[in-house]
Amino acid sequence: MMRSEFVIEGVKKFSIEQIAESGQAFRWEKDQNGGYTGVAFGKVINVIQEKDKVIIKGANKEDHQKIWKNYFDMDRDYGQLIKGLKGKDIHLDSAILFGEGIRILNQDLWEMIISFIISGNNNIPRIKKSIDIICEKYGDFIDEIDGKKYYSFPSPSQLSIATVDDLRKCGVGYRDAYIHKTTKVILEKQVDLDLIQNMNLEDARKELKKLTGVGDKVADCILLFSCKKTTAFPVDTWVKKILTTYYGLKKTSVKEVNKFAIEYFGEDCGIAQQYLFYYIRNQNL
DNA sequence: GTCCAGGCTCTTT
DNA sequence: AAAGAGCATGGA
Repeated sequence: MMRSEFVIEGVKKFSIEQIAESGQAFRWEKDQNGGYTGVAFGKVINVIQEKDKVIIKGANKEDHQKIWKNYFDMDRDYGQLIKGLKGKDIHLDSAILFGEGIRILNQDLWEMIISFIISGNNNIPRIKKSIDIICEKYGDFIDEIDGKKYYSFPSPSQLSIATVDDLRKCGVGYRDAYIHKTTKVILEKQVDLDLIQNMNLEDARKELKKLTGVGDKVADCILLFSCKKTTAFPVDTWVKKILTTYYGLKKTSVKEVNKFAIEYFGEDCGIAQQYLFYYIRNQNL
């Protein structure tokens, strides 16, 4: 099969493996060649890496300029960022050393909303499976590669066809009603996604929490992984464990934690959170 | 069988 | 404002 490819040379602080396995994106899969295949913004790409050379199969220069450059957060200097985070404590230093190829992706806002509604009180393999089913049932067929069919994440309009029972059959459990309501509210623009991108963190979080199934943690994930809000500091069960055992936090209320995070880790605390999350999740597994 | 997973909503203090 | 119960589902 003839597929175009785009090569980026001299890429620092970039590991497609760490990015794909870091729990911020749910549509990346390892292939036989050590590369990763992912779906985003209606396209399928395969990424393989030879040290600081990143090869994106299924993309051309125009795609890269329009989609993937921003998706992979290529305009942020992670070397500089890491310099600013290093030397604070042994835990973060270890986490950065372990996951220095992580990047915070800039994903589709709508897709992140539904994906992280599904993530609540759930585990990553099952989140992935549910999203796969949803895409296959309600998204567009994109391509077939090595015998596997790939589908886009459905638009609000496409997903609005699904009833609550239909959604239950996608394996999302009791979150079926959350997804159903949220889809309707977004489709009717009772919550306008175009406005959220430009809001400050507080306002954006408040707006997102109007959606059923979106609380503080889910809102922070959405804003960090799709809106460049690096001051968002999502606190899940893992991060809570880190904060109480390593950073001596007794109270883990959203307000307390966010205040601590910004004061201690700085304006890019959300990215620090991601290094810590990736690190602790790979310790005992 | 119990416990847990990138928590939230709803109810009760 | 804060704390607790209940929630689908599958894997350990």
